[in-house]
Amino acid sequence: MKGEIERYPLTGRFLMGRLRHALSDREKDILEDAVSDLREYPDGHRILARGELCHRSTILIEGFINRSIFENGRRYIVGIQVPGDFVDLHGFALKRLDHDIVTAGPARIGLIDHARLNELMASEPHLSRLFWFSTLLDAALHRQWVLKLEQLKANRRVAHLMAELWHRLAMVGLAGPTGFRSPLTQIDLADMCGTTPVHMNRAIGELRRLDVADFRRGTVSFDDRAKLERHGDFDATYLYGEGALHIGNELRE
Amino acid sequence: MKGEIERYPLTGRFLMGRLRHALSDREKDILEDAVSDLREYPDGHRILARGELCHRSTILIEGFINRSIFENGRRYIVGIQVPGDFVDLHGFALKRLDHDIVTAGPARIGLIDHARLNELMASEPHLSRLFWFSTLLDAALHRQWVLKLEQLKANRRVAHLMAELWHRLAMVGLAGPTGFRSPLTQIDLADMCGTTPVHMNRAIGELRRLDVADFRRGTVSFDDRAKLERHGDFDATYLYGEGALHIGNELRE
DNA sequence: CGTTGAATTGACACCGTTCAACGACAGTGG
DNA sequence: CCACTGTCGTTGAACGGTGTCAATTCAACG
Repeated sequence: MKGEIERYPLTGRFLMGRLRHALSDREKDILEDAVSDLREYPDGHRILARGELCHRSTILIEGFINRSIFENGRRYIVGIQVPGDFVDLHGFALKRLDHDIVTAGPARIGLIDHARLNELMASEPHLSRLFWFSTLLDAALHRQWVLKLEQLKANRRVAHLMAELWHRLAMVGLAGPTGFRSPLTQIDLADMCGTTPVHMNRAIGELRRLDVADFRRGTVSFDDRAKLERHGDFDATYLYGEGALHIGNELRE
Repeated sequence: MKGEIERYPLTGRFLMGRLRHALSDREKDILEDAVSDLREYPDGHRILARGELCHRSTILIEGFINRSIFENGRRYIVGIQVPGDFVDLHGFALKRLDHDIVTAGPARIGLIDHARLNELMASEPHLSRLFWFSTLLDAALHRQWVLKLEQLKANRRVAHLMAELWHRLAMVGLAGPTGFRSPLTQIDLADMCGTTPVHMNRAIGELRRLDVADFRRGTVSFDDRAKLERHGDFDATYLYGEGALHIGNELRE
């Protein structure tokens, strides 16, 4: 799996832990070569604005990106992406997005022109099918967020979010056995969970007291992952993973 | 637009008000003919269960269907579909869904085998592209639900939901100028908005007192649509409609 | 006319928001 | 070097939204 990133430094994490094994080497090469441009951005950079015409799509190589919406002077985060995610593939078919695409912490991205995607749609039906699959994965994540917002109180929502992020990062080899690093602040978590930063702080404090999870200066950590998942009513099936998670050594330093 | 339903009684509402105009007559015929089976179900019938292998997809012809999840002895609704929606197209690429597909009120559906869809993927790239588009529409709706769950209190959430449903029904010619009919109960609304039935009742009562909207025995009605939309912070752009809404005479009887 | 599920109402406890204040820390410029 | 500044994290207290439990009314239907 290490070789995958060396061989495909830009797109090696695309669908990793999911259906990447269904890609042939030829298809992986095609995808890697489709990246026409590389960018690095600092925290908080808006890559694409809500409503803006969209003529290329972003693949996230390193860092985090969130889907956010400003309304009534407040920010709401409706999704978050991790390395390997084809972030705004939705924009390829929809032309315009209903939300902003913004970096959370420093990020490195690759860009693929829609003109090139159109060629691939015609010449690479199997690859196209997997593009579709990856957007359906996003939809499944959205649904789970809807469910957890309807179902859980704040402290369990964060627990679920932490569990989800751990699994998604583990699938692409970026989680440690007892946690992961991320540039997310409590404010970010609050905006994802639909609470205020003040209350998020208390919710996190509760998780600490209950020994469910800890969150300090950009590191989420826990002793007992099963306990975290139980607390957040987390069930990984909606991530459509392969089961074999790739746990790196993010927290082993 | 009336002719569309007469000519394509099963699939005539697919993408109506959205990108249906992008379909050629030939493509419309192909889609209509792809429906291999017709079914009618009473209220509460589970068409497809969470986790179940899925080898055909459902297009909703008449009635309502919701995407629901049972967990911890409670039901949560993570999405609702109206006539013309290709309900579980997600299952075509994902194989299994993470939620149940259940009728809300009596419904009439058409079934399309995945084998047939596979043929269409190969022979009809343009049509396939619109299938993809329609699933991205679902994703956009999910995101908006996430946003409103994060952003609004119960009474405004219902207002938003009512506004959304009105627009979606209007696009397929099933809304009246001052409201629409639906078999949804207050319990259903509660399960969609993440509140309890008791509180949903008070929320609806508040909308009544404020003259924002009324809800009685299966009919949602309002005097001033703009007021309803303002109350629910509703902005129709995420529905990716064409602007020209087809208002029927549902409430004119 | 009795049954059933939906709609409604009241009382009370709990979750979450708001406003306000303070501590910790990093980056900046004098 | 230290003072200044801004952002994040933390805490307290008052207030308002929501959940829970319980009881009652209402409409639809056999």
